[in-house]
Amino acid sequence: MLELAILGFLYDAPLHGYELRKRITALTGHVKPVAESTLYPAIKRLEKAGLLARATQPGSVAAPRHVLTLTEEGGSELRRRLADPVQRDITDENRWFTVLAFLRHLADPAAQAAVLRRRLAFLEEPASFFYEGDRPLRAEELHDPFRQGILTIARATSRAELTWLRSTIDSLEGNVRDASPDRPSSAAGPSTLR
Amino acid sequence: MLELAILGFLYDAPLHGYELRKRITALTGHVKPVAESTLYPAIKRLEKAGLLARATQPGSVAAPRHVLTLTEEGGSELRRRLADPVQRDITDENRWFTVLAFLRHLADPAAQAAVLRRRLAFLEEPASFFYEGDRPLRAEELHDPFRQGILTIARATSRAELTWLRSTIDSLEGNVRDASPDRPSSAAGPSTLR
DNA sequence: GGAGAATACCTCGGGTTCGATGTATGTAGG
DNA sequence: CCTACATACATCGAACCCGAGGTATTCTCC
Repeated sequence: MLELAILGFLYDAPLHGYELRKRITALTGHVKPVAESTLYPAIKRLEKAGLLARATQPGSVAAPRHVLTLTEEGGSELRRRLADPVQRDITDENRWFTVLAFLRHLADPAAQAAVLRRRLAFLEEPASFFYEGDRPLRAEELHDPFRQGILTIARATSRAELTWLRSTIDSLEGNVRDASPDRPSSAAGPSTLR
Repeated sequence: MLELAILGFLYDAPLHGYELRKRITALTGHVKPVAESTLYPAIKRLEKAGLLARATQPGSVAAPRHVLTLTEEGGSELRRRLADPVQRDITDENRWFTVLAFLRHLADPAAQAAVLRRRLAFLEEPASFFYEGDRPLRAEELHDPFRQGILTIARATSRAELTWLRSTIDSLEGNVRDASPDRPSSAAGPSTLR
């Protein structure tokens, strides 16, 4: 997830580590802070793997900077990770948001839609947090107000995301855009399920 | 987070590892699966720390079981972690949900409310995912539909959670409880809003 | 009676992450 | 001039996590 963010930010422009850190902190820091001791080793890993290159510059403000640039392989690795994320990137909201933040870097709308479809499929399969045997429990059946809260919140999130996903997939695939709800039914149906 | 879940489930009843795993999988598994190779070492850690004890039983179905029981220290450690969670447990939704799932184990409503207040404070401070300089950007200002999605979804979640938090804190502190809507005020609905 | 699944536990190795700490340089404020 | 802070990078050890693999028992179905 961290590596994806690094590749994603560098895809736009070369940056040095410190600036990278500030951007990542803005992106996900309020939820899950990124420690320097995590970032710098990650940069080294990616460098060693040939995904990015560094050039030392005299620091404009203070200490010298290591400006990081994405290599060819770095760019294609980013696209690979975006086009074909591991399942955890789909299911874990933190990771999923990171994928979303850089998904525009995939050139092909169909490929973008395919990724959104995976998330859609995940959200559509019924899942609860609490069960009685095999039967998922609804919020009303719980006595515990805190567990009710979990379901309430999860449900609200899920609803909002499903709405957004469906309309975004629609406009990516059908190119129908707004104002012409011509296709009925399962809509989501045919076309590329991949 | 994993350790919290283990302590939380064992607080209710002694369980063996395999059953524990099934419960944790039901709780958080669809978002972030728990590997056995993570669970068993965690159990050992907790055992070594004296937080839980094991007793071997002949397996009722198959191989022998190690039934795990929370010790005295285990119980107080659980209460300590619930009453005074580290900041990451407050900000990271995955972790926060785990705290919520077991918060009822804190006997004192005021202590429960205090934990909810921390989450409330976190959600109330303005934070975005994207900035232009220091100014947080709103969904409408973004060109990228995927980043718009992030903000849209986060906003919906946040709204739902804020509503729930405020009404729950209210009923925990005001002790209005159910069935007696005597107090007017912020309402938000007595108990379960949904 | 043999295959396959479910129950039940465990280890190993590699990789990731975190908190603490260290080292410099330049800028702002008193 | 001194302190404090921001910039900029880095290392270390401990903890943590995960995939792959291993062991053994029982139940079900063919």
